[in-house]
Amino acid sequence: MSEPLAPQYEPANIEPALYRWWQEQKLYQVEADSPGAPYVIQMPPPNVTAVLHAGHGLNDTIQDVLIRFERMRGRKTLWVPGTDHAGIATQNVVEKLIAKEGNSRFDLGRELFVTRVWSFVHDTGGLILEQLKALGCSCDWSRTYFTLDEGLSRAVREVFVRLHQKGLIYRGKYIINWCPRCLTALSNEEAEKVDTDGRIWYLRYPLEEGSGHLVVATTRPETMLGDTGVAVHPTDERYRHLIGKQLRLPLADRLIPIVADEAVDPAFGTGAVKITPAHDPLDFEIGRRQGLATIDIMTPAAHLNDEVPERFRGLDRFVARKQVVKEFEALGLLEKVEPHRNAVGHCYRCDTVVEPRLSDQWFVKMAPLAAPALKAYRDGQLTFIPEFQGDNYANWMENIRDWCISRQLWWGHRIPVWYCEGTEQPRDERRETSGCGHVMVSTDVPTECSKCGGALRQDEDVLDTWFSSWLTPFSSLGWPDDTADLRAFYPGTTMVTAPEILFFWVARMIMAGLEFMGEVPFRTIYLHGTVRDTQHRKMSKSLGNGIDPLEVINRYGADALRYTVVSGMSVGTDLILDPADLDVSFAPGRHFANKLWNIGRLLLGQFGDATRPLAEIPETSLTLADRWILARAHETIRNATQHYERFRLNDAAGAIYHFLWSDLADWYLEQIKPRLYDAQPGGDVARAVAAHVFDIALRLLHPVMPFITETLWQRLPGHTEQESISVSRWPTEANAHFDGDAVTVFGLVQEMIGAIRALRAEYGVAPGQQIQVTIADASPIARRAVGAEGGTIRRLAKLSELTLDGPAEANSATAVLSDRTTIIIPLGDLVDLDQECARLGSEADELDRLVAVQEVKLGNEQFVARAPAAIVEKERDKLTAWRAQAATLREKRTALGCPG
RNA sequence: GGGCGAAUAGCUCAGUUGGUUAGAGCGCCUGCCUUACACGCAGGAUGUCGGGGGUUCGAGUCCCUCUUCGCCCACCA
Repeated sequence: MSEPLAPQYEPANIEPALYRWWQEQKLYQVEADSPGAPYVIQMPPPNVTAVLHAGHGLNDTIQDVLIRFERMRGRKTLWVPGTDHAGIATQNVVEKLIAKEGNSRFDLGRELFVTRVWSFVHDTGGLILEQLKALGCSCDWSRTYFTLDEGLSRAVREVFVRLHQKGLIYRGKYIINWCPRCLTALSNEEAEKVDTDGRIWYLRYPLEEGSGHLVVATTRPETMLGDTGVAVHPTDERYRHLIGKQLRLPLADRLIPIVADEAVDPAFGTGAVKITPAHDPLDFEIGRRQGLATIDIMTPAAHLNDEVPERFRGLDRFVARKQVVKEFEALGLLEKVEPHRNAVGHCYRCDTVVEPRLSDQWFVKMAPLAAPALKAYRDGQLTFIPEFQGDNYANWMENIRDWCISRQLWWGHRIPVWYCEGTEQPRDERRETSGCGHVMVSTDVPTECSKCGGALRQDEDVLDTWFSSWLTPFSSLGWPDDTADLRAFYPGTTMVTAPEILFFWVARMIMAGLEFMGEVPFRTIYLHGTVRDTQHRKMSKSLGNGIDPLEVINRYGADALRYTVVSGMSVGTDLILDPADLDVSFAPGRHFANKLWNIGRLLLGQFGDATRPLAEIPETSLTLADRWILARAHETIRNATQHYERFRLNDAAGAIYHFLWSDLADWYLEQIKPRLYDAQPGGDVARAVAAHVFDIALRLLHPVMPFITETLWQRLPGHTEQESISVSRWPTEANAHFDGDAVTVFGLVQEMIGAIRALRAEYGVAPGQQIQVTIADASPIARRAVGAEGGTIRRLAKLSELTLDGPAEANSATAVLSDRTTIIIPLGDLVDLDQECARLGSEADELDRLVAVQEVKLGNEQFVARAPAAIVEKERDKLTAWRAQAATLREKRTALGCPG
């Protein structure tokens, strides 16, 4: 037998030990040939250097709830965990570390630096996976992957080579987003646009002929040093005569042409656009079309280079901006400055303003991959929750642009491309070589040029982190090998993630899945909200408004955290928590866990080993309350299961909460106490029923609160510490009989007790004082309620006597129930006649108001004719009941001799 | 500039295809240390369902419009 429950719920004493036991039992490891239909979730792999934050708390709780639910339903359930090498992020962390030692990565050199990152990852990486265990996540840890593992790296190379062979990977010189701090290219998704209040400067460019000037508008004056032309719209009458003429570019003192291009919007600025092909994507296009020169004026760190006049060289781009403006002003060439709001790209890892930069990069041609991914969605192979996110997805797919996948970093998958260096040439860091020009793309490391036998130099760049993550649904299962795991667990089932990475990751996984596996990687995409503070700001390190889930777990337990998260968040909404007041933020979970513990203490203290299974209890020995709680259990099984299936986790949690707290604790346990404590007859029945419904409720709740439910469940009669609720069977509606009659009759018992309690409170009857109650005009149901549960009514309403059809007394308070049954409480001196008259009067008035509304409704011929018959009948019944109640209250007033 | 979402009690949110007197948790008020639980028990108060118009027998729910927040996308220099 297990140890008895501690008097206080102390999660720290039960959670870690239980998790260890789950792991020892290997409960969450699953094999390819395990029984059941597969249910697979790929965990969004956290960055290897990450520590658990509130967002993970939300994301991983949801996944664990779904996983545990489906596991209990008998499916072959797999939750694959892993970590992401997170190229830029991890490299940044280590660069900062070595900066403290006074070194840069260039001081160390590539090889040493990468070794350093690996040792950092070995020492501190993967911590977050341990933290997920504290949260209770039931992943299959035997399958934990790292995106730089040999297996996943092989998949990366395989994909690169295949896409290259297909012509979907190409290399080219284009304007890309460049982070001058990280010194690498970024994809469009990695350059976050931030609306910024800036300025727009109007600059005068003198005409060569000296006959005045042309005014251009720009938000980035410093780039004018790289201008190679000015463009106007071909039909713009203001400038038509200038097309083909030359301008003298100030400061740089160069001649640049005026060209005509359709891409220019005559309505914006002055209608004349300075063209800097090396530093703006649109200018690049125009420059290329118009055959303009390209002058790159910036270093990788975004300082001006030797292409600009000497006094500007080495200046930071923003310093140069001020300098350029100053000089234009001094020359009288600054026409005006206006405030201007526009979207400025920022590096998603270090927040530096992105610089559009012309450089050689590798790209994936996306349109051919997007087409099937879009079709799959249109064909209904993908379900988005919430639904509207599907439009977002489709919209992105339709407007997809090519993906820049090369990164000028050292930490990541090296691009599997080799260039021929020739036979005699020494290694050269520059791309230009004297080799035969052959480029080899290969999954394996080639030893020499396959054309000329020359030496090879591998491409210096690594791949975008997401180039490995988009493959995880199959690379984590052994692809490109044809493994049993792959056959058993691909495609997966559900993807749970935040909307922010819909395009980074989810959309690309779908494309990769279709391209390499021929099937979408999952069917349902559940996009949850964001954790925010009470001012609705995203939680972030820099704002200092984060919540540390581990602190919450230490203080209140993982179950309290999980319940709070699940109950507080519904489909498509954010989760608001107050970092300044964890007590209040996590109150729902804290209170509920405590309540559960105490229900457990009460019941487990009563259950002996002799408690019989419900199946052995003859149906005829069940009381009304027994039948009622079983019916409520039945309804809760149905509702909770449906809610879980529809991802309405908060509704599932709410239904179980209500059953446990309101139905079981507040009513059923109170009802059975005499049977338990006083060893009255029927105690064995009460124990059997209580054990049965508590067992059901614990199972229903287990996905949300795994630890406390396990602890209590193992101690229920018939269970042992060797069994785990987490692999027990999910309750079905057949586990509890629904009895509508019991629901109706016991409902009236509750109404009677409620009415008496309310009157007691209203008249200030002392809490301990027993009173007499008489019931008049009892309906047949009321008679059965009193017959079956008279004792319960007396006890819970604290009555000395409960009389059916008793005589009415003058000094009494009255309540009329929904079935017109009348509760009369003789209160003697306690009753203030005026008060009672007023109370009865206002209640009758309220009923009159309802009756009046109802009469209008039913008097409307249109309503009676057009509304469904069932609705009309329901409304008629209501009218009858309210009329009767009002009449009874008025009769009572007359009897009391009330005025009016 | 496009696309989308949201506005319901002091706070955070439910309210499934239009049809009970619009609900829950937290907070608030009153009374209770009733031997599972004061992280509790019992009772109670609180909403012109953002404004305006419309469709309908009937609108928190559907349509239009306005206002206010929020998100995503976008090469107007």
